[in-house]
Formats: sequence, structure tokens, C-alpha cells
Amino acid sequence: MKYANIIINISHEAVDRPFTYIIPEAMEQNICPGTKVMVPFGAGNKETMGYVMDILDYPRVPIARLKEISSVVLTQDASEGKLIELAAFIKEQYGSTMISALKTVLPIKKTYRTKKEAIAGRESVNDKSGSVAEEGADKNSGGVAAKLDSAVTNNIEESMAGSCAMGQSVSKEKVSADIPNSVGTSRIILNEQQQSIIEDFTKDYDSGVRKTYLIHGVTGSGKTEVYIEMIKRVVAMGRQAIVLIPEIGLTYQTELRFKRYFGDRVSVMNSTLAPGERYNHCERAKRGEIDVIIGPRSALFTPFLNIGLIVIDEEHENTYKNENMPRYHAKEVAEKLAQIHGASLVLGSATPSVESYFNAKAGVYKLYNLSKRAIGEQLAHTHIVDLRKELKDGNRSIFSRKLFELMEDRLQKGEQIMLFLNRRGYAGFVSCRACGEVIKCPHCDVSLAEHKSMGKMVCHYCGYEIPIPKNCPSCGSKYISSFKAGTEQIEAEVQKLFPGVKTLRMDADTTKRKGSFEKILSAFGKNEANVLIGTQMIVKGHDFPNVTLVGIIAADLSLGSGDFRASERTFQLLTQAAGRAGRANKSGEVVIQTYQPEQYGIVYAAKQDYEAFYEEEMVFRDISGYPPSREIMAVLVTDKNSDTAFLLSERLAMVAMKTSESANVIGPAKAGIGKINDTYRYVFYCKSSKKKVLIEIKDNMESYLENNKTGANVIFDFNPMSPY
DNA sequence: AGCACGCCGACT
DNA sequence: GTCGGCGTGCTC
Repeated sequence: MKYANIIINISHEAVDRPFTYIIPEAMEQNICPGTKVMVPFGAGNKETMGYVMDILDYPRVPIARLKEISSVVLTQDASEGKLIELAAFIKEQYGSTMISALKTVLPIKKTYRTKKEAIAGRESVNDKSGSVAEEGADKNSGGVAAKLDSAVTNNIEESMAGSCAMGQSVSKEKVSADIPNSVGTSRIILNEQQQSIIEDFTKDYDSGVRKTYLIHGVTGSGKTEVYIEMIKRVVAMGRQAIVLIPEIGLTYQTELRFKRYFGDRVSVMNSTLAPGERYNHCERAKRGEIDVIIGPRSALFTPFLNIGLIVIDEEHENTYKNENMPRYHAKEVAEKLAQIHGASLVLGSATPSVESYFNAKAGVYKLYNLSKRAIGEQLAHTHIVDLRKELKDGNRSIFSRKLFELMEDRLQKGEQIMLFLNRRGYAGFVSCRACGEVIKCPHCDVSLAEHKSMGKMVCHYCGYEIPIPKNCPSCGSKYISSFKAGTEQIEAEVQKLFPGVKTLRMDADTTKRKGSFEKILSAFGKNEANVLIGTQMIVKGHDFPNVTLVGIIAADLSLGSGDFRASERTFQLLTQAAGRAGRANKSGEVVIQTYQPEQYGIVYAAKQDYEAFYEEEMVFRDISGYPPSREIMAVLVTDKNSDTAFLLSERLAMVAMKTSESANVIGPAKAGIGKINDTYRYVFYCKSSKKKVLIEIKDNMESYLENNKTGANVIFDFNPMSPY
């Protein structure tokens, strides 16, 4: 006798768990994880729809209490069963309730709520924005931020036309005229490298070989053309393709190219789709109206019937990691999805993640190289400036002498400059020079960030804000001031040193408003400003032919933060930033200012030497036992009560230690930010060379939690992207 | 979500 | 003394 764990398709907290049913012998052949079934449920044995999660030999519940599955629902579209299988994988890999895995995977139809919840929801929305609650605005999407984002989404069409207008001024009408409505016939001319990749891939594909490929292609080497050629072949066989890109809007040119070849058979999805909009995409996909979907990580869940190829562009980007539960990584989910559909997976990057490159070297992935740049593209000349020496020589400005000198030169020539600050939220914290007091958030363990233009100090974690104080709240001294440079300070400094120079600033604050992102880029593209100052968002994807100088103000702000990916991230950012200078025929220069000029991430980025960086980084990962050398899992326990959180984290760490002797457990300890929004945070890490061991640990912790309810929140994060 | 069990007010 | 209110809690 076999048994099945079944999730009942009722959206309500109380039934967010599997129920065990007996599988009638006659159905055994037809039931597997993902099967849709009807079961008698509740006291009235009401026939209810459910999904089979897994098959068991021994049920946990006394057999006498079990009921039988009444029937198998034949799914009209095969995509659903496949997506449910994917949800089961996500649940198993990342640790979440099945219901939340299902919610991330299945197209949203309708959100059911009790009357109380609906009223509470409406009230809380009204509190924040004063607008009317929409049915899809669920708690998962996270309040204010989500609202702002969807405001941006609504304007995307307008803004895209804007972003396209930079460089060459193309009007919206002209753009649509450029896109043929039928499948394009225009030929792509490929160089030998691209050609041989296509040939090899096609040979594999035609002989039924399905695997993961990594295209290591330098900036401007034509990865997109390769993707398109691959997809054309797969689509010709009647199969569909999913293309993941890190952020929509940054890649307008890419979208255009896809539209040119696939016409209206390609659909572009926004990263912050309104539920209704996402639903439309799903319907079109189900009806077979589209062959290719381009979108963020959630585009993986497009209900295609027969996926032939999945492409993940800029695979090293950390937007592919979901920051909410379930904390899945799109690469791993894509791999599973490809396996379910019998599809191939193509990863592409100029700076592949260390994990992916490791897999490629180990032969798990097939590695393709694209090293040839398009004509006229040349490597920028790079200077590394030691900021310690600058200080020693009496230069206390945020610009080194070299950078200042080159800025002067470019401004004089009428060429453009990009100044890049490594980290968002580095708007300086305010401290008292008399007593050393730092202004902190009363609800979180972080200092408040100064936003001069708004005259406020803001907590980037909970949104708490106060007016900038005139006197130190601790000792009353008036000598309090902001510390270190944020983008605002850099802008002020540029204007002080070069009066009359036009600057544009682009960071999380200036791009909050709808369409402002594209407006800024467009203005800069039209030469309306000499200097563009910004955080990482300015280094991605945009080509400004008149930019001949890129200044990296402080390359190492993220180094030494305890993040094992710090060097990798620094290398990637600097490589990208350097790629922004002198893309056309004008030769460019890059100035990297740093306190650690000998740091290998910086040195190899300046040389644009990926291979050397990888080798050295792998030595570090091996020695310190970080991925890909070993797998790690972070366990974060949070609660309003500090003791509750700490005690539970200790118990869970015990569970982990008992599970496996081969795994090592580090911590628990107070998290880097020990308190957010008056909720205390404790964290510990488990390391093992085998992911399976970590999943076993996670499973044991989950069952411990089921038996010992404390009310504290527990988050599992496999191979976390940033430290806790 | 649905449905049952359950413990208090006005009805044949 | 019984019918029915919907308040709490369970559903394999």
C-alpha cells in the first residue's frame, strides 16, 4: 500500500500543510509528485482539488484515519504538473512551506482572504499610501517598496522609449516601426567563435544531448547573437525558450534584438509585474502564442508546455537569488526545470560566478569562450591609485591627484566622465566629533544615513526617519557631521572643484520616482551633463560613446566586510565599470582608487584577467571552506524577544550537529545587524562538502520546529549572497 | 475555506 | 425543556 502527501488547494493558513491519503491500487501507476487529484476533505468529505507532493511507504498519521484519493484529474495543460514538480523541488531544496513554493511557481489566479484579513490589509495599505488595496497586493511582496515598484512598472513603456532615445534619438513611433510583427528574416552575421559555438551546441542538441553550457564572453563579444541563434534552432523544433536577464530596462537593446528575430512571438516581462499582468503572460504562454519569454527570475515559471532552452544572461548577478522565502537561486531552479522538460541550459557572463566557472572546469558544464570584441572596441587604460599614499602626501580630497587631473582634462575636451561608488546606502552616517556618538536607528542595529537634500536621516532597514539634528543628542555639542562619502557628497565635491560643471546623480534615492532612471540615463546620453555619479546601477549595460573616463571612488568599500564573495563582487564590478570607458573609437581611461591596491580582485580587474582572478579566488575558497569548495547554509532565527531567538538558534545548531558529524556548525551568534525593526536576529552557519548533508540538516530542523513551536521565525539560506 | 461541536438566549 | 445563534477548532 502506498500513500501520498497532498496539498489541498485552499488558500488558507490553517490548511497550509500536506495531508496524507491512501493511493488506491488502481491509481498507483498514474500518481507522482505534481499530479492533480480530487480528495474527500473535511468533516463533510467535500471533494476538493489537491496536488500530490510526494509518495510515502509509511504514513505518519495512523492508517485508520486516512481516506482514499477519489480520482486523478487529467491536466489539460502539462505545464502545471511540471511546475508543481518544480515547486516540490524548491520546497525540498530551500526549505519553505509547500504552499509558499506553489505560490511562487503557479500563476496567481485569485487571492482568497478571510473578511478580517481583507479589512486589515486594506487598512494597512491606506496607512501607507492612501490608495485602494488591490486584490493581488499580498503580504509577500512587502509593502511600500512593492508599491513604488509597481508604479514604475506602469510607466515602463514610456520610460523604455526614453532609455532608447539616448545615444541615437529615436522616437517611440520609430521604435515600434523598427520591430517587425512577424518572425524576422534578417540574418545575423556571426564571427568564427560564435559560429563554432552554435555548431557545437547544435550538434549536441540534435543528437539529444542536454546539458548546461557556460559562455564566458567578454563585454561586447556578441553573446546575445549566440543566444538568439540557439533559440532560433530550438523554436524551429516547436519548443519554447526562457531568457533570464538581471533587470529589465537595463537591457532595452537586448530586447530590441530579440524582437527583431522573434517579432510578436517574444514577450518581455517586467521584474515587478502586477499580478494581472503576469497572469496575461501566463495565458498567452499557455495558448501557445509566444515562443520566447524574456524576464527576471520569475520568468522561469512561465507555463510553457515544452521548454527546449533556458538562457541565463549575466549569470553572476545576484538578482538571480530570491531574497524572500523560498530563497531559491534561479540557476539551480533553471537546471531542475531544464531537467524536467528535457531542455538545455545556457549561462552567459563576462565575469562568470566562481561557482559556475568551477563547474565548467570540472566538466559539469561545457565551457564556451567568446574572447573577440567587436571592431573598434579596445581595452581601457587602467590606473590603480593608492589612497593611503594620497593621504600621506596631504591630499584629503575624495579625488586622487590622478583622477582630478584626468577629470580636468576630460572636462576641458568636452568628454564625459562617470564616477562610480561601490556601494548603495553609503550616504554617510552622522557622528559627533566631540563625544564620538553615532546617530543610530532606535529600532535597528544600524546607523542612520544622512540625506542632505531631504534634510533627514533615514534608516535603510525600517524606514525610520528624523530631521538632521543640529546638536549631538548625547552631549549637546554642535560639532556633529556626516562621515565618508556618499553619492551626494561626491556630487557636492565635483561642483565645488569644478564650478559650473553639470552633474547627474543616480542612486537608490534619485531613481525611486517613476521613470527617473531612464530620464537620467537619457539626459546623460544626450550630453546634457558632463559627469554622471552613481552606484552600481550606472555600470550595467549602457554604452555612452562620449565617456572616456571612469573613476572608481573607493573600490574596496565592500572588501573586509566579512562577506566571502567580497573579492568576487569587487572584481565583477570593477571589470564592468572599466568596460564603460572608451567603448567606441575614443580610448578610455579608468582610475581605481583604493586603500588596498594589492588586493587581487582589484589587481586582476585592472588587468581584465578573469582566469588569474579565478585561480586565486579558488585558493581562498578552498582554504576557508566556502562555495564552491564546500556548500554552506545560513540559518537565521528572528524574534521580538532576544532570548527566544537565541535559545532556538542554539537548539537548532544542536540539531544540526547531531545530524551529521561531517558537517561543521559555526555559531550561533548575533547577526551582523543584530536587530531590525525591533526584531532580534541570531545566525549560525553549517558547512559541508555535500549539499545533501545540508538538506538533511534542514529537514531535521524543520521537523524539530514542527514539534517545538516557539513563534520565532526561521530562515534557511543556501549559499547566501551576503552575510547576515 | 467549510463544516462540526459547543455553550448561551427566545421559542413551540 | 428544545431550536438555533455563530464562536472556536479541526480537517489526512
